[in-house]
Amino acid sequence: MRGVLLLMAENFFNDWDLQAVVRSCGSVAHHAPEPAAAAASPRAEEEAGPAAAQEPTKPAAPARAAAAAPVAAHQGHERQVSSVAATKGAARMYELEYLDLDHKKPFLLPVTPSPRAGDDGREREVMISFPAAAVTPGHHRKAGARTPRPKRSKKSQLKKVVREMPVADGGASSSDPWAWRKYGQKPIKGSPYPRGYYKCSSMKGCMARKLVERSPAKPGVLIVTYMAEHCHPVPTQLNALAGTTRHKSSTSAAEDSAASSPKSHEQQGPPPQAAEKAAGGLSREHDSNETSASAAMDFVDEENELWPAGMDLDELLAPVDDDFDFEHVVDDEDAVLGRRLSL
DNA sequence: CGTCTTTGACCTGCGC
DNA sequence: GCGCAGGTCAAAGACG
Repeated sequence: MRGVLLLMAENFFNDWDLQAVVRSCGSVAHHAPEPAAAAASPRAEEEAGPAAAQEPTKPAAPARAAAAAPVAAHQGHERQVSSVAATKGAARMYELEYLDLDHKKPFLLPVTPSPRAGDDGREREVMISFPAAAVTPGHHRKAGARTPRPKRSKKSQLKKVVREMPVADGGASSSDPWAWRKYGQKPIKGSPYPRGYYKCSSMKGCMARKLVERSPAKPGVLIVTYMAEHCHPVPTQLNALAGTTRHKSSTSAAEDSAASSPKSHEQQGPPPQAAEKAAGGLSREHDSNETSASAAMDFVDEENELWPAGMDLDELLAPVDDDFDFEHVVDDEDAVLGRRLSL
């Protein structure tokens, strides 16, 4: 992760013919915030396939890589993998999908499947790409208001990362370091299971979103679609989010408990609602399965493990600083990272 | 108090 | 142009 970020720093000012996207466990793909990103080729999301790369597990890494992903572009239209990430085995955690802006075709950089990636081998990710316009932060449409929504690029042009993972993973791949807030749920035609809509709640203004739904064909598999990119570093303190740990009473409590025991779901076939809940669990998963504090600590530990010795956070964030004000973040590093940031 | 989930209504894109 | 399906919003209520 951090290795990737480092790489980005190194190549940050290299040519942008290629748009690099970092993909990692439970994270979203990121596209360059530059206008050039808008040129991202319209490409329908691909069907999740067995050949798709498998899921990495370390949570923290993706975040930073994500933030810096765009910089991973390299010179020449050749594939290039971060040798930095390769160190410490971090390479397995990421996949870089470069978008050849000249040919308007993204291509994938396969990585060695992580041992932990989807123990059953079902967890994988497939597509990627984003229309800059569709993820422009700051735009808000008042619900119900007749105010025209900005012309967003066609849905078909929406680039996204589609991943399949076992329900046991809570649809967030327990490794998903981001905090998500559910903002909607809709029944999907043709599927007995509803689709949940989640937004990144780690920081206001972050347009990262994800859609979680259970595969109609494979009830034991959750289809998680990540859209847009995070505009901030990965949270390291999940418990910093107030109200994130909930223990519902009544019916939903049962569902939650069930969600906490995904395996039972997977094997017994949980009701759509429960499945959906499990899918959106994410950070809550951490809280419910272990104490928030311990979960957070785990994250920090992993971060430390991956963070290059002697590497300064400011240095790492510098590359993306142009596009995002990390002032809040770097003020107190770990103490601040992961907290809900207000712009 | 801040954040989350739920849920109904509204809006947009797309196919016919 | 119309209708359907999907995506988003925000109010209400719950939780820590």
